[in-house]
Amino acid sequence: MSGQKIRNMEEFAAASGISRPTVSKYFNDPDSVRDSTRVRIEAALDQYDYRPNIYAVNQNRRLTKNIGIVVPFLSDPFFAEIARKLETLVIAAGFRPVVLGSHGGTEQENDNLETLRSLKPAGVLLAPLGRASDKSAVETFCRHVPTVLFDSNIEDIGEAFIGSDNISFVDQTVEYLCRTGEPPSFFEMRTPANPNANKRRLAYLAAMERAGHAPDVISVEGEGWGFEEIGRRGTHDAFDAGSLTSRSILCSNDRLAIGLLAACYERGLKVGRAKGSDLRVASHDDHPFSRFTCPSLTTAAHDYDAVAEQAVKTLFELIEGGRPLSDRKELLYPARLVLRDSA
Amino acid sequence: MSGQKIRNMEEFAAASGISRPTVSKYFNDPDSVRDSTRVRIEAALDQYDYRPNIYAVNQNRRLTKNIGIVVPFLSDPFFAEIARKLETLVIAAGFRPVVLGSHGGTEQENDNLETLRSLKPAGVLLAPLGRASDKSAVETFCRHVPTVLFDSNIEDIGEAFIGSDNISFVDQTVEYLCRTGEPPSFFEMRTPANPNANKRRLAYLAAMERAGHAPDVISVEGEGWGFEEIGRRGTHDAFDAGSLTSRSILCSNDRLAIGLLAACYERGLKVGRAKGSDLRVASHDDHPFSRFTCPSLTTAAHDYDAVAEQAVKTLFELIEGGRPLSDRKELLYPARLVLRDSA
DNA sequence: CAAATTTCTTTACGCGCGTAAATTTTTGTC
DNA sequence: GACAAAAATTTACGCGCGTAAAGAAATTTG
Repeated sequence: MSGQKIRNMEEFAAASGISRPTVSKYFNDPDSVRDSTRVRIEAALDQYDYRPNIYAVNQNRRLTKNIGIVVPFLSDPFFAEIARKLETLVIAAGFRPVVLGSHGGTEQENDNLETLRSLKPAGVLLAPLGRASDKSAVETFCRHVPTVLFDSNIEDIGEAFIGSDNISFVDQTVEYLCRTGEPPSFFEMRTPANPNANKRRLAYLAAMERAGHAPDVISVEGEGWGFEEIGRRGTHDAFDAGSLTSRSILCSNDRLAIGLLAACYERGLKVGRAKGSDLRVASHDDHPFSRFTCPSLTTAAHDYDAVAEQAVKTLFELIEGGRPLSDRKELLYPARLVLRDSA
Repeated sequence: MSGQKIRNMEEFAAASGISRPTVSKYFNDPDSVRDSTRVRIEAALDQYDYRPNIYAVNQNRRLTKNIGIVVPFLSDPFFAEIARKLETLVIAAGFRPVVLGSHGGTEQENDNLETLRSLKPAGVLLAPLGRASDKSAVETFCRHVPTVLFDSNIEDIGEAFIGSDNISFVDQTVEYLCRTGEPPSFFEMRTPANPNANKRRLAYLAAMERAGHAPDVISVEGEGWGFEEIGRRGTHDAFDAGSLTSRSILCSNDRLAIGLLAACYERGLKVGRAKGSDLRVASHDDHPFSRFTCPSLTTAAHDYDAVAEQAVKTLFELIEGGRPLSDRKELLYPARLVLRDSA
């Protein structure tokens, strides 16, 4: 970390006693040069603290080592967490993650895709907004950049989809609730932002039918990504309208459940599986905060790690293969039931 | 959006009938060319959908239009939110935000700073980790890049600090709690990650002395950024040890309070300002989730907008001024008390 | 130890754009 | 309509690096 300042690869090459093209080769793949050469370069490296200019490196390359990671909402700890996992995996693979959040807005999602295109990424991991996505914009993007979708699927767009198996989520929660008490009503947004919500409702209906119970879907109004408030407001409205009579409620996702729990608390209702409770509440996602709700939330957890690892792995296969996968892959991981106090 | 593909500015200039240097000038500042010229360029622009190559644009420039935004923990909705606000303001100013989260790790924070340096940003908005920050690394960085610190101060580092006035936070909550009931005990982490926590404890001690009450600080163990769990665990431990006897608790921050509320719930304690409650709980930050705790959390809110706006404004003054501000500015914004149900 | 192979060096060009200098064209003023 | 000022054009070079080609040097093989 000492010595005079190195301004470019030319000077660094001179300082290390290696030719510039060889140094360039080293930076593109350290293993591509002879051991003795690598040692000399690395010795010079921590003597002079030089790093290739990132812009010069990329401008004359068709593809960079950038990997885009786009999530619909970075303020949602759920997505922040999975973005972090992806980031870590991408770095480990020697690439450079660029994390972008769409803030729940179609325009921002499109902006993010445009930004990424100008970054010439080698590939992109995209969790689309879902219903609010500009399908044609996303499709156009995917035609130009190898893209793996995750979390939320858009049919036939992207080279692959890696996500969680909503049926597995709902089957487990419904089975558990039915086995241990009253069959659940299903609590959801009428116009969910995300296609997973629809799959979960259908899975609920199917599971209830299989079990021989009458389904009961409570759909609450609300737009946008403020799920907690939508759940809270919707719960009050449903109680007021008399449409929420069940003593067993399965929420479409944890954030709605957090709002529902808040509303129940406000109404003085006791939630839990313990005797003397007014109702049981379960949900899906295992949101980072669901451990800290009152009561703690029984939910079905994503296999975060598997989804992240598989998404990254699939993307790199795509990139290295050069060509798109022959057929669009869709990989779904099952849920893991997490029993806590709410049900 | 039609027409043949444009490969570079040369071709685009030809297509629009303007010379390349003038087009270049346009992209650097649309107002720097004659109106009639701008119109022609913009006409061509949406006919051919051309964007200058971002790498070529930046490599031969001492400074880019990039603005780095670094927060200690992107999975914390609090930071995600403020990052979003900053992002929006930076875009509005015609710059290009690059948001990076440090995931609570010193190494990651240093990595982020290194990444930013290679991006040659015009300036950086940095919320440092605090105690865990590598001060000398941050200082070195700040010597090379115009940097405005926010949220968490490090003495004499960066060209300015914009934050919230911890004294105002604590004074308001303490005053409120004293006025409406028992004087509060103060609940905090023994080794907080963030310097604000120390300031809040001192402010609590001062406020209690002024009011003529005996202070009572409950410091719980725990390292890292899992504040909710630290708060929950610490609450149980404190109750078990008999060190938590107060009926009025002021938490250092909302995330600790969320954990404390969870623990109280688990112990069957009723929290709130209503008659019949076992204890009151208030806190600081107005975390996005504090609206949805059970009961909803009385807290002191940051003036998010003012902090974000001032931080961005200060940074741009710095950038445009060319030279560092004569004296390091420290600007603090007062809190706003948010009364909810917990106290 | 000579031949075959791998690795490195030298040389040279190009990427897409910023930018400076000199020149020409356009615009505004009287 | 002549003239000055403003703006656009032409020309030319450079940024820092990737990369190809050809030859020299080092390494491995038999």
